[in-house]
Amino acid sequence: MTTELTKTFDPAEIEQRWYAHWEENGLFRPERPDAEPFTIVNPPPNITGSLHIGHALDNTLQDIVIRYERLRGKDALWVVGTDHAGIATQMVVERQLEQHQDKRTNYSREQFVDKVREWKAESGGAITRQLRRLGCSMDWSREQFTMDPHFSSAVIKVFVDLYNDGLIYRDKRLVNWDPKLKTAISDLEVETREVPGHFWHFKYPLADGVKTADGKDYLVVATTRPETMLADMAVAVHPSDERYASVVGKEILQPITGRRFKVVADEHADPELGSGVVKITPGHDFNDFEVGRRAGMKAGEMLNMLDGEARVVQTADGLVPDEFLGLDRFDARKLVVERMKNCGCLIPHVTEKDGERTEHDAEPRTIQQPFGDRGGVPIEPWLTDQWYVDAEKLAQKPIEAVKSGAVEIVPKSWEKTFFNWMENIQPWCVSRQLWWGHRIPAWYAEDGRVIVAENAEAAQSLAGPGVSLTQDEDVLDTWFSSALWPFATLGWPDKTALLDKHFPNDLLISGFDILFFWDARMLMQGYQFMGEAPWPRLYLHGLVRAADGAKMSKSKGNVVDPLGLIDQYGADALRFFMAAMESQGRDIKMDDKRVEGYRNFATKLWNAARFCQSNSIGASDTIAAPTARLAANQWIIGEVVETLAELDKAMAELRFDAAANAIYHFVWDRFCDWYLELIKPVFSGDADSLAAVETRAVAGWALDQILVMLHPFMPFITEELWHAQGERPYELILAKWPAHEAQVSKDATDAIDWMIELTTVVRSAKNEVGIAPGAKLAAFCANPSELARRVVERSSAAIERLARLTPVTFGEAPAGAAMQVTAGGDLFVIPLEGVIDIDAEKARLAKALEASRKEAKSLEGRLNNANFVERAKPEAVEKARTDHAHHTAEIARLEAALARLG
RNA sequence: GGGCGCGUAGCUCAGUGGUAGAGCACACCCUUCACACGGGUGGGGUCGCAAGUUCAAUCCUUGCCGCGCCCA
Repeated sequence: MTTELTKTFDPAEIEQRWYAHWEENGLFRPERPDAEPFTIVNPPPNITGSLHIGHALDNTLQDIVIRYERLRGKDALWVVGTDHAGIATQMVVERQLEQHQDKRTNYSREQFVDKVREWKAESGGAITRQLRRLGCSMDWSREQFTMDPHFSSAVIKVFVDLYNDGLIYRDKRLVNWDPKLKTAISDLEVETREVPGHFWHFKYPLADGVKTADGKDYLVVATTRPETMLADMAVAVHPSDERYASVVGKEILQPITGRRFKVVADEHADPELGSGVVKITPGHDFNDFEVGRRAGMKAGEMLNMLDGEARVVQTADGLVPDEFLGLDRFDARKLVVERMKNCGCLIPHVTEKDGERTEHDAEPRTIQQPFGDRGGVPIEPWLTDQWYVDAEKLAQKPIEAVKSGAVEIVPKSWEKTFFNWMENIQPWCVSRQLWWGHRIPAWYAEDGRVIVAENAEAAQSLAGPGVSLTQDEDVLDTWFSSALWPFATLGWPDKTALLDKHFPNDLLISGFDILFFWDARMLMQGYQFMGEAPWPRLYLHGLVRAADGAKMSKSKGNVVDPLGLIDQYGADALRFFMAAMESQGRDIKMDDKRVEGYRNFATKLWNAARFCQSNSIGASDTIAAPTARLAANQWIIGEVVETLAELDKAMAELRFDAAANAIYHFVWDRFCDWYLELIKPVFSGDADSLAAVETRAVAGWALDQILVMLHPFMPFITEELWHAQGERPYELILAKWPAHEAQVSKDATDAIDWMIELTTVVRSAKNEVGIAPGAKLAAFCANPSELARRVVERSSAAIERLARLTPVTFGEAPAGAAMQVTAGGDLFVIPLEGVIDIDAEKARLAKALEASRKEAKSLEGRLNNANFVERAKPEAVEKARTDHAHHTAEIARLEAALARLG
């Protein structure tokens, strides 16, 4: 019993309906206790996030894979959840407070965290609803959150274990400090940007009457950050720089602070750059920090001149003049320059234009400036105590795994990037000065001892009775917790059956932009805590770009909203677009026209189904191909089998574009354009004939195969049509992926291929000669091949309908003007006395003749080349011979045809 | 500076050591009983440039030009 379909289909209506049906009935994860598992974990989106086009790509690809594996009978689990997103979420809630002239620090830490949780309950996780609109078949019944109690305890355990293994430690070093958010961030969260800046040159007087080799009583230093001179602790020259050899070890008297410090020799100073002398501020510059260390300074002795908001504070030696205290770093910069200028220590930058000399304070220069990726303000290297993960040790096993192939990165070209980063990895700063996140399980005793334990009670018992403990105020980097996603979401550290079955996962799909942030860290923690890789395969896709190729960004205003595209074209069309455009290793440029094209494709399929229904072609009752005698039916069965093989191959290789194209071309070019046309004549006769019965069975079966094969890509329309075609024992989402063997006679495929060729050449000839496409014409074939005779005799109705030739007579055509075409070597003469434009036909034949002559000549040249015949692959030579024979015969036929026209 | 990728039809992109394809766009034709979100037929490319390897290069190698990304 089929359900009649409306003339036009409404994606919005069916999407909403089917998604609810699938979810309410638990069809995203049916009970399959004995089935082979297949597991993907979804990159957890931020709870503050909303669905952007990149999510649409990422999740479409995952859904295609998970639906495919589910159809193949596996116990397919797609883990979904959200990330607490420390900084991002805290910023959102703080911004909300600001709107009411309120701020975080008006509350206690606990009150603020409650506010965040309130916010999450109300507006967090909008993205999870949006993922549903895309059709994503995740297991919502086990939705996870990185701040859930269970997940949090896993995070704490990881911290404690790493600490006890010496893989986490507390250290005073320079960190990337975000003065806006007032927290440390990891080096990955720093973006270096080129910005216009200045380059100042200053005189640093030598103390004690010392002079340089060339008699000067000062050294020249250049800097882009003059304010740091308030904390200068040395100047450096290159050890081999003879100009300054005599002053190494002597002292500088800093003009503003009056601080005395040494001239040191260090390779960091580049003799070629500027004067060859660099000022050293070890507490505020990464390079200088290293120079300071080499010069024997300890981190604790390095001077600090800034507070957490990058305002000037007094240094430990008390030498910063009062007028600087409390100034913002950029105001301090201006004042430093002014003071240096006043004391004659600024060396002006001189330009000459039209003979006129102009003095400037500084030389304009493009500088590389680090910015915080969240706060958006320049990062300040700042000396603080932070927690670090020994990433270098954790990176070893992942490196080996990728090298040995135990973990495969697709596309492979990313491996080099992966190695490059992993092999030069820096200690990972994991503490953040935030309130929202996993609080670091470390306690400090009054005597300075640090105690790391899973909770306060455990810490207390380690510290001993009566010791007063204070917990570390900081929280952990969000990525520290998301690195545990592949196993903590499955119950770890408890030994659950779920974990046992679904870890390791089977595949991870992510954008390449989080390869280091997340993917690499999952590998590290997977090896460290589970003893193996979290997944054997990592698929990295590119970015979705705007139509002009630019990166989408809110500030540029060129973001495309996937939900808008879904409203306009349907989720199926958007999904198909994503799949069809996803070729490995390339970014996707947004192209609305292409999405529209796939919407049209969905409509095409819809209408094909309507045609089937109108001819009583309904749901198939067999998974195996029905027995078929008719050539067209055998042919389409063969095409299904071929498409299936292509699709399976593409999916195995994660070639989403190839998979999408295989099914697209089958549906449109094979099934709709030829098969449905070929079978139409069958239904114009006796509806109960054997031919009609067989054809209904095969057509219904073929349509079912389409629905199954297309389902991972277009889940909504296929599910709708699946049910519209008749009663079903199960939903399409749980149908059986076909596994067919080809059992098709070559006679049948030859016959259809021949008929397609005949139809095409006749249409083409008519078009060129200017005959109405609908005109039915008689044709004569004097010497039909066996194939031609058979097809014409058996399928005259199809030939009449498609090629519009009727009657076809075996025998000589009557003399007179005629059009001539060949199909598979059979010549058809189509008399057109009085209708045809003889010159047009001659021109058409002459054009074809010229093409064949050109081809034949080129092939002849190759075949006459002894080197080619001897050295080329035999298949290549054979093909050249066949092609040559074909074109030679074609030339003869065309010459004869032209002769006939006179 | 180091690394990676890209350059193929007007546009967006596949592709292969044997002489190049798709979708869209374009032109012409078609109110054919599933579909005009359709059907049919066409036009259109020195495969970025140069050299090399090869019987044969769009494909392999090298250099160059242009574009993009990542790292320092």
